[in-house]
Amino acid sequence: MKSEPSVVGIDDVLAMPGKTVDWWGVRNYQARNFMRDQMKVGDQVFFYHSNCKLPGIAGLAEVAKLAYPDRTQFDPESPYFDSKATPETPRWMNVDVRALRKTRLIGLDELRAHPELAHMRVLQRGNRLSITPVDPAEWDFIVRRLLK
DNA sequence: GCCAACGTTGGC
DNA sequence: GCCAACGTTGGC
Repeated sequence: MKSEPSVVGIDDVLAMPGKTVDWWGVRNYQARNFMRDQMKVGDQVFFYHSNCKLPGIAGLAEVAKLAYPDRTQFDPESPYFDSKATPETPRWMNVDVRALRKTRLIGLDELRAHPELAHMRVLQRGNRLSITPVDPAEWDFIVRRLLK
């Protein structure tokens, strides 16, 4: 799951109550559907820093709550306000994410350097999704080989 | 700040 | 339902 550290970084989440944040602001249907349809409490998550000087994996996290309506879609003051969304018919959903720990930063260049990760969705050319599934083999490789 | 890649919008 | 125009993402 990508987040811009200038908005919410891994350190910010670790400092939040319960080390947990609602993953507000996703406005892409595919990314929303991953949260709404596939993510379960306890699912493991790479916390990825994007749109920053050193993009890459910055922490480990887990899903703390099943998807529910994103609060920012109802807030006229928010840039994420959606005039077509109502509490009865919400359009955008998010899960809660609990940060587990900070990791060393595994940069994009490092991730790309490993053939074992060549098919990672987040590394594919032109990928713009802020949330992508991670193959269990890819997860294991990163946690066991790169984080030891 | 550039721009490739891709998503969304809206006229037809 | 097509698709041109436009908007957004995000690495560089």
